[in-house]
Amino acid sequence: MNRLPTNIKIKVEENVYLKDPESSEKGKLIIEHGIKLMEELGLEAFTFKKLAERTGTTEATIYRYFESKHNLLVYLISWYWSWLEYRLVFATSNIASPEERLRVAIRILSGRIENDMDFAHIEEVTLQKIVIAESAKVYLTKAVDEDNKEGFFLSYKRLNKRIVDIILEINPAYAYPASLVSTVSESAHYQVFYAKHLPSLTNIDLHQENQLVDFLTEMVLRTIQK
Amino acid sequence: MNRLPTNIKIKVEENVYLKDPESSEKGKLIIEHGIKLMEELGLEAFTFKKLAERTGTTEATIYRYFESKHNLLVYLISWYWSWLEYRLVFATSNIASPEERLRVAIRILSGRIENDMDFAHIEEVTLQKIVIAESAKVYLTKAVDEDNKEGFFLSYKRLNKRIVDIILEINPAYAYPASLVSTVSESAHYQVFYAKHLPSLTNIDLHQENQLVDFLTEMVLRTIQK
DNA sequence: TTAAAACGATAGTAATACTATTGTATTGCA
DNA sequence: TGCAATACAATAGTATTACTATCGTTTTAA
Repeated sequence: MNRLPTNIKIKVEENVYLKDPESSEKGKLIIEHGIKLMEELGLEAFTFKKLAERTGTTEATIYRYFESKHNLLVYLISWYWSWLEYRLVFATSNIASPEERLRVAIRILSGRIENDMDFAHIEEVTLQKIVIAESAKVYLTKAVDEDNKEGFFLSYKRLNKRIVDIILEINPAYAYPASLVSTVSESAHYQVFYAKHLPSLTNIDLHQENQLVDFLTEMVLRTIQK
Repeated sequence: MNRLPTNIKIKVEENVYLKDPESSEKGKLIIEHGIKLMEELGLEAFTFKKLAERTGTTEATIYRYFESKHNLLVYLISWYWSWLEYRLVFATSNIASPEERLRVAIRILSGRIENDMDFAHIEEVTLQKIVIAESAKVYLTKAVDEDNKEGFFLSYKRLNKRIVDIILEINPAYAYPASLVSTVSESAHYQVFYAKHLPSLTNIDLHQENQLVDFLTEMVLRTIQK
């Protein structure tokens, strides 16, 4: 991965945090190690206490940034979606053909880190693993509706909408673009999870580079064809 | 729903429970109220203590049936998949056309309770809500691999395989049948969840009866077409 | 330089997810 | 009918979690 100027900042909804972790060194440490530790332990075993130890700080400090471990997860997942959106805009900006843009979008959704940039304290590859294993837990909660009102899912919705618009360019009559896009992005996650842990539920072999992208691309293009 | 003879018993993998809840009245009570309470509270707020109160028993007793709340969830989800498999076999037994059988399968996966039977102490409609909101949590765990070795996901795999076989009857050359089927069954859940809680991520309106089935059926048939 | 903000250190709480023990009730079966 | 096995209720206890609260010290920014 190439480094890109740190003057680009991925924004996350303000309601998600109490204090912007990007605004201080401690905050960045919390994000950096938060990602690593959450990936190691899984959301359930991950605690602020353990993260405090790891970052050489205390629970109290972390609670000054995030109201709860759930909100830290929301932050990380939102960051990821915003990052994908950024990359999508970047990667499709000069492409005229909507079909080609759709192909790029699916590659990005599938977690292919194409080319570009990364951000100093965020290990995108590790973050991707968190997204695969934990992102569903962000909304599969009794608090979804409140969280939604707070705008916790805006970045996911924005990304979804962008891809929906590409589909509608190709076939304005297609009735289920949003459902198709959300199906693809969710599928992109658990197909990888299945490939690792429950391989009989998938035909994807992670050692063969393009299968996931091919599967999803074919599915989408055939589905939306007139 | 019509009642069907109670002499049909949906079997769940033995490793999932310590003592078969179907083998006693207390056990059946635990399942019955377990479903209701878990749906009410959500998995996170659901505890064996609360369930014990509800069933007029104690935590200790519930722990004699299930090692953990996670395993109770696994039990319920497994029961559901077995139930779907049973209904699938039943509903497709006399249909010659594989395409027609596939259509039936997708309807069943989409949670359409078609016709038939129910089981005395199990409220299938409530169980379905649990499946929609909680089933992903069954495998999105650091313990997946162990749980998988114990056979916790066999019923899901069996159901998946049956539908994969139908697809291969229609198009033996299609490369990703298992991925497609798992995509459909997962999608069937969260499209419903989205429709209720995050409607901008879907085009499904739950008030319009056939949309989900139509969306999924069209996607599958187009994807596997030669 | 000085006040505000951030942080560290520590304490505390209610709840959770269990394990363990013991005495009583219920049941199967000889 | 009687007795042993099993099931269950009642109770106690533990380590951990997910916080909240307080207070003194350090860091930072005007």
